[in-house]
Amino acid sequence: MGRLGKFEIKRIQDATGRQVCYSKRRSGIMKKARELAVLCDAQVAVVVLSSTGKHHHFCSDGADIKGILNRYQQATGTSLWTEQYEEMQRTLSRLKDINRNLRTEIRQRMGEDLDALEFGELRGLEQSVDAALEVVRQRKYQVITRQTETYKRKVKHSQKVYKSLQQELSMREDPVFGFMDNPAFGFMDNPMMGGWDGVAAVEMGGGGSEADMYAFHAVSSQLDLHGMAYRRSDCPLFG
Amino acid sequence: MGRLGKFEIKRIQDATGRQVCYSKRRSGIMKKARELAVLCDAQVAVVVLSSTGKHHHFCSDGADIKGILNRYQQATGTSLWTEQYEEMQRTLSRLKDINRNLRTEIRQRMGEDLDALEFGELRGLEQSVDAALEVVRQRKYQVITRQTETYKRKVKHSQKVYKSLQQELSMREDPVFGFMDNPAFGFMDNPMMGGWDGVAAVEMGGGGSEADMYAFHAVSSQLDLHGMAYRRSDCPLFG
DNA sequence: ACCTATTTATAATT
DNA sequence: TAATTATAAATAGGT
Repeated sequence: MGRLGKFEIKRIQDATGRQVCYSKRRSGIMKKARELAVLCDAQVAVVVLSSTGKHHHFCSDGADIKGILNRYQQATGTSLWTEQYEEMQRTLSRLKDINRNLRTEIRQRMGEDLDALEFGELRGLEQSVDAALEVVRQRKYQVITRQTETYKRKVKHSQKVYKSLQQELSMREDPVFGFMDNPAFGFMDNPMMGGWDGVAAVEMGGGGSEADMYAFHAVSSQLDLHGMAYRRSDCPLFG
Repeated sequence: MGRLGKFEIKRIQDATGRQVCYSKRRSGIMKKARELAVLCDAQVAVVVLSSTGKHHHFCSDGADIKGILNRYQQATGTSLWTEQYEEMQRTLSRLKDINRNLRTEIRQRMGEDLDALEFGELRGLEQSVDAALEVVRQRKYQVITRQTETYKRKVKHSQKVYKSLQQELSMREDPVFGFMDNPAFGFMDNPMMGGWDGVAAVEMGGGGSEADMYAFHAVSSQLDLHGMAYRRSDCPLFG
């Protein structure tokens, strides 16, 4: 079809000519696709990617490409994307299994759901929990000991600083200066203004009283997460 | 294009005519697709589904439909199937997070990785583990007590059966029958042949000696799973 | 983008 | 389903 005799179907060398041909034939095939769809009541999807990076597509009537491709792979048994999808599905359910088992283990370590355990398992669990308790206790004592020592050291250091300041002050009580009531140093005697107790407060974490040290605080992120993860509404897939 | 004047592009009513038209135009569009691909060095994919359930497709050169569609959605930003995929990806990583946290909690409940805990958390953990230990111990004692009682009851019952059999035997020692050495009853005196000790053996789980009761058995499926799940080779995705 | 000579595609018919 | 044929449609090359 053209001016001179029939021409071969082979890659057009001239870039411009190729581009022009692409335009014409692309619109041609899209028209044919539409006609086929309408005349024969068929579903047609055409996707074209030019070598220059342009892309065009046609898709019959109201349906979208995705729908047509879904039907296509269903009809042919071909899997366009099902493979990866199913692989992920498997991974997901494996993860959920492991998750459930981890939760069961935690519950058992918390003393729940023990009915399912044999005597031997129960005995192993007891030993394991017992050993863990010992380790946790030791660690706690270690931490509290170190904390106390740090505290003592800081108090001692504060005292030293105070003494040296007091000494300097007494040297300045020389009648030449006579600053007996200098407010710049007086604050050290007032706990509410950041004296010794201020040092202790910093050590305790900024705002806590000493009594806080023995209050029960849920082990934040980690231990709490177990409870959180249990709420189905958070994650409807974890069954 | 046809015998009589131009004709409308509208659904062909006659089923046979529609079918014929489908055949002709389908081969026509496939030919056009191939020509477009070759002449213009383009990637072309055509998918056709007939109303009668037949399906055909064309795909340029060596590439497969999947590849072309992948490139297409990459070029357009359209997501053909990416949405579900990414949703799953998100779910997957959420699961992995939760998984990791569950493992951390278990490790802490086992007395590992305690360095990350504050004093307050440590204290909470200690109390929790302590309480759990108490529950597990009670459960263990409950189980062993019940087991022992069952054992005693069975022994007692066995003894009763034995006595009554012995009594019956002595009645049959009547000279009329004279079965003094009847092997059918003699086995009751031989522990190795399933006498009293047989009852105990069944109670202990089939083949165990009483000493087994106090041996350490790893808490099988549950407690072991944690260790298993730790092997990366089992599940490369769980990081 | 438009024009036109020619080739192709295909509707109707057999 | 497969040829045949008359005609509409598509389009290569030129402007």
